[in-house]
Amino acid sequence: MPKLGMEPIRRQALVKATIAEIGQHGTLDVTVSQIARRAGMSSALAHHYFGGKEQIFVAAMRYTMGVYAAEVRGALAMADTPAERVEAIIRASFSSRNFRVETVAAWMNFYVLAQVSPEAKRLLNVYHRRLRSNLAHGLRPLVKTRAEMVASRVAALIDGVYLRQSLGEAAPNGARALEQIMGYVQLELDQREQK
Amino acid sequence: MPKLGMEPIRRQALVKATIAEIGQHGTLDVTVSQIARRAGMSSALAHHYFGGKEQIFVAAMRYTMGVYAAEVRGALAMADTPAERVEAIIRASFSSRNFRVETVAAWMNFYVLAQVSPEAKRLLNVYHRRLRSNLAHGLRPLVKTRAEMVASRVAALIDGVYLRQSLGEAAPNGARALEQIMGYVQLELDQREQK
DNA sequence: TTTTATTGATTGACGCGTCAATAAAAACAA
DNA sequence: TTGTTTTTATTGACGCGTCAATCAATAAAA
Repeated sequence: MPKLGMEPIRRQALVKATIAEIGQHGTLDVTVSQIARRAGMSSALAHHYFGGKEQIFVAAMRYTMGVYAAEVRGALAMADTPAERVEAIIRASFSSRNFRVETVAAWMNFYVLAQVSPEAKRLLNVYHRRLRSNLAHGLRPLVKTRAEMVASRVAALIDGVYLRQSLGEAAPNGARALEQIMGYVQLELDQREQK
Repeated sequence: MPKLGMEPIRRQALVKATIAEIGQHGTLDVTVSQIARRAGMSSALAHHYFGGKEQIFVAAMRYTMGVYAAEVRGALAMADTPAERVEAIIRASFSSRNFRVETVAAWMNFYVLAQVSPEAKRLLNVYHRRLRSNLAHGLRPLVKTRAEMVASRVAALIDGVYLRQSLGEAAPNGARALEQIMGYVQLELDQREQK
């Protein structure tokens, strides 16, 4: 009983199932069958729509990054001051939408995927460039020439906090993580005022 | 022609080959055969000495962390002031011995391994605790109550820089990485002086 | 009848772990 | 000293399971 226009629904189901499965296993060691089963279809259909496993992974990555990017844009839209803008960007990384166990696990594994898939590496580099550029743009009026360097540090801090979270002793605490990083940013701002 | 006392030699050869192989592939997706071949023996022998693949990985992890720990102790031994002590710890993470492509790749994959192997997770937690404790100890005389928090940030920064390096656009530059992180520490110290 | 949706079955490859077999050193026995 | 047994080192072959990818077949829309 083929209902038409299934493709986009199936694709999204597969992508979401992929993230859930990676999150559950903590690894890219998940089979196409597992993903397909979770998405409610046969593995053959998954191959039909995506071609191969790696492409499913890349699609999941693209999706995850898309969600994040949308959230950044949204938060950025209602930020007026540069300081608010910087906070908005960081906040997006630790929103309850993004900073959850599955997403954290997925994110870490995307770094592994990038070691193998050129497209994944490209995507990750795009993310990094955008993140740094966004941060630096917001920071420039605040810390002038140090903007690039501060942006770099903030980006590294975010990744570090994510990585730490992947060890998952405790449940993700976005508020605390946000504080941790904003504390550093504040330090940079105070420094400027005292000059 | 069985020469006796081969066990330790074989074990070390396998461990080193494992790190090299992970470094080359960028992934834990390496076969026991590949590792054994690189170490100059049959895969059966690798199984004989280690029991299984996971145990080989864990041994490689233990080795890597051991090298790092030794380097920290060494640098710590000839540090007199607290500030020197803090720098010594951070410096060890970016020494030419540790901050190389293979080691960075291995390190990142240990986080993935920790998602699957309880022993790997335990080891990684030991590393984290020790790192934070060492840093906090050196920082306490310098920043008093903020020591724990600063130590946390430094630890996250180190991980973040490693992760970034795993994308490996450029060759690892330990000096620059060290600067990047010491810059933050210096900021914390300046802050205190101005109070 | 062509296109889209869907799957069960199959293939082909690959990899972990085991085992039996070979051989040399060491320990022991007479 | 010489013969015997035990321990250590080592590997080729292989079984068993797994998994990605393909294919042929079914069926409903267009």
